Amino acid sequence: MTAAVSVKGQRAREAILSVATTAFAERGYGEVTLEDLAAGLGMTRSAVLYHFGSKEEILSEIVATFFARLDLLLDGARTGAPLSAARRRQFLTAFVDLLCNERAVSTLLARDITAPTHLGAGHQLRDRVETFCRILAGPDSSEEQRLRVMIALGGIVRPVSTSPEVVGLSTAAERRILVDCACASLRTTRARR
Amino acid sequence: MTAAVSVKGQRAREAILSVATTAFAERGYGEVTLEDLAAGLGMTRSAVLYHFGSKEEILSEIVATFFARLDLLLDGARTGAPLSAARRRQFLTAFVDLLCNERAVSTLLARDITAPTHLGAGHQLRDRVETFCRILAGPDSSEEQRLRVMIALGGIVRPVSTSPEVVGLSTAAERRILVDCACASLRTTRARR
DNA sequence: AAACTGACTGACCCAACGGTCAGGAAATCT
DNA sequence: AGATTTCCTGACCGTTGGGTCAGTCAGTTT
Repeated sequence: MTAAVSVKGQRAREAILSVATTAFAERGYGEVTLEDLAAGLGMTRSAVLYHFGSKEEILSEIVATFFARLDLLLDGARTGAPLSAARRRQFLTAFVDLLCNERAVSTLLARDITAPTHLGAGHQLRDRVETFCRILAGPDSSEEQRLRVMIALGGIVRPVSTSPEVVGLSTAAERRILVDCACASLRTTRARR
Repeated sequence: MTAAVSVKGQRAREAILSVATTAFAERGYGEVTLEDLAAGLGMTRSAVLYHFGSKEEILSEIVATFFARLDLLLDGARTGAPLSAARRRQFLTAFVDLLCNERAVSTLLARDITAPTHLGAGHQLRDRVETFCRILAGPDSSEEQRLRVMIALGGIVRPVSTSPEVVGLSTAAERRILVDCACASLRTTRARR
């Protein structure tokens, strides 16, 4: 059958996805043209469009695979009751690791969270933020608790979506700091000195 | 003389700036067309272009006035030595207030911090982040200190650039939480229980 | 009343960009 | 060998959107 061919085809698709992901993350979806992608891959615009029917389809696939992984994590942590401190740490650590591994996608999505941008990525994203709140603050979350979740989230997402030469985040120690700060933000008991 | 006229002209400019600011914040600079702005103002594209030479000029002015206010704050806090805890609190409170008052502009800039977007706003922004680091971590900042500043910044900026119906931030109590969490993130002494 | 100015319109231009399509080369199947 | 499929190219098309420009018109100046 067409095993070898489809593998080659798959390879091309993956190459496109890879280039597109970093390009979208660096300059934003709207600022990247199909021409740019093609140039970065040594092919023509038409070739790119052969593998993906449209520019949006590329973004769609990038976002979908990321969300698949994120949902795996979210579904695993979603319980009725609020998490224990230990499990919360564990959850946040896994979350930070995911974002760091998918740093480009995280960056690209971070830009869209406020705006109802292309293919409803913004909407999907806000859904996950919602379940994030439920996991970390419980379903009976107070206003303050929800705010604290947003702060914790921001303290993680922003550094991750900063360029690696500025922030790094390759070592476990650095990632641990992210988790520590997130945990601190979630603590309601005001430990002011 | 043409005092009355220029006042009217000024009024039109301000109206454009106002509409543009919220539009850019909500949907992103690239997604907003001059047509959109004109429609929201009850005038034509040409009228908008009469007051501002180009679309970029509108953004430029929005960003410039914001930066002017931000720089006022930053220059006031820039000292050689690291800030005392009290002054740090004071500085962060002023910062949070500024962002909340200029929430739309903050949102719009938050999107651009990673990308080298239009008129070098990204570049200018990274400059301020840099001085932010110097103020909060001192000029001799360690890697960890810098990371903590980024976390604190993210914990402030992200909630601010979330839509008001989700986060609010109108009360002093809420803003205080932002400051508290930022301070907690900056504390190096790990107060783990 | 004539000249001027500030505010605005409508028509036009043009470059960029996403997407289509007919075709062609190379590999694979029959 | 011939047919078919995969992968890709180059040319073309349509739309969108920023910017220009000549002209209009109300109000002001002189």
